[in-house]
Amino acid sequence: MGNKSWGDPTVTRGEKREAKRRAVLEAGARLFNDQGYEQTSLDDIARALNITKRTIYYYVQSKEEILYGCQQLGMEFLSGTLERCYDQSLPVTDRIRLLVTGYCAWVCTDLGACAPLVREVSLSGDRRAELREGRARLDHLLRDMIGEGIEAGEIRACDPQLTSAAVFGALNWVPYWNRRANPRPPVEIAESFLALITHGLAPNSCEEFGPVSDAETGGGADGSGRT
Amino acid sequence: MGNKSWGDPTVTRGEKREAKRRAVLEAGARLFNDQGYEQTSLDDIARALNITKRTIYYYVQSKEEILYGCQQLGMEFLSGTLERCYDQSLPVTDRIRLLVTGYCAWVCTDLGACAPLVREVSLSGDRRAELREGRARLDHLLRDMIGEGIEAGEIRACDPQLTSAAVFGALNWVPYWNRRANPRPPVEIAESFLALITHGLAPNSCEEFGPVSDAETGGGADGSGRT
DNA sequence: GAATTGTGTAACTCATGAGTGTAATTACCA
DNA sequence: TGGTAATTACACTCATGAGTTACACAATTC
Repeated sequence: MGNKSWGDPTVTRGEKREAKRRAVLEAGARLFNDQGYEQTSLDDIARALNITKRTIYYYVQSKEEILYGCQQLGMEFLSGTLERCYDQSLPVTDRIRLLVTGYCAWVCTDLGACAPLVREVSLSGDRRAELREGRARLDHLLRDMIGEGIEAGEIRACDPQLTSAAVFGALNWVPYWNRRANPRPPVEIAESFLALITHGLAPNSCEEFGPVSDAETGGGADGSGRT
Repeated sequence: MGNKSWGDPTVTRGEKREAKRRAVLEAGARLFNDQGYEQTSLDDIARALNITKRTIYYYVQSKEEILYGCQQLGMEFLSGTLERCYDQSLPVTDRIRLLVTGYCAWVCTDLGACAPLVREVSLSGDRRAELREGRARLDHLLRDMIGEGIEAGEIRACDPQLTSAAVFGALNWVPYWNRRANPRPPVEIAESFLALITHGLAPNSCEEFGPVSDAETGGGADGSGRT
């Protein structure tokens, strides 16, 4: 814990305590993400912080509370960034953009990556339910935006549930491949995903996949010179 | 294990043994997916099969071997279904379609869902590397197809790596939400994802997100009353 | 029907890791 | 300087679950 502000007398006890608790959560998150929750012992976390296991119990009551704290803190932070998504005065397209960008940035965070990386089954009872609820809220936010966009004619008719699942799937999977030495910057990822979401793979704005008209029907309309 | 063919004398010992070993793997996969790998004890698996833990050790050498066997068997099966994706005579668009559909169906399988659902960190050493390699091969298959499509002008210029990551992310996330009482059929999911991949969210083929400011298109093409 | 082999069980060992009790020590604040 | 909060050392309990030892039963084979 190399935080210089701990010697600062202008910082109250409670604040310091909170900061240290948070340090525990963050160290936990990092290790959980890297090694898995069950594979991480409290001694591991203690070692990472240069303290003893016993001290950890000064800040949390159980290992599960560390994980729960991560999820909670993460969700809190996320809610903050996504507030503008609820602003009905913005066009859905912009709100979707905000959601994807914000969520992507979040999920590239230690605390945020916990959500997709640690299975909720590691949490028990009420906490699992609470977490699930938070995620469902998010999912419905996107679904609703998509539905709204469809009604407004701004979005192609599609199944909002499955579409939302696709988007969140792509985003939730990011920490599985982007936690490494030289990670792709979150904005880059978000932009790329957004391009896919908005344009699809179509080479220009007037065809779905390019010159190939219909794969299944085998219609002779396929004038592509492809092999 | 209620398999009637086990009393059949025309089935050799080795075959019976193989069938039972597979039953162990599949029961393991199901439980791993539902409860998590670390949360599943060998006694759980034994109970699910109405045998004892010791019997399991007649078919596998360790718990890890069960997980590894699942991944291996799954990968094997997947390779089979995806063979046509390597057929260079097919247009890339069709090959991508095959990949998405096949992978989606696979990931909705008990054995297949293990891949995204159980963190590879639960496997150790060589096995983890082997698994990782298999996944990388798949990833590169899609990346290459996308790159090929771009060169051929059938696909919009984009970052193949990030695009592939988005697609596999969406697919890998399916078992996280579709393992429940009434799951969405895999083909339905695949079709929906493919629509998103090919069209994006554009309401018609000529605009990226539809008329943001003005509703000049007024196109009645989308008459869905979906909410 | 005796020997062999495959299949199964009950009871055990043993390591690991979460969480605790306690007393001693150090940092902080009035 | 005394009191309180924070931290450590360390020894301990305890549950869990992986893997094993020793033994019983079935079918097959000679």
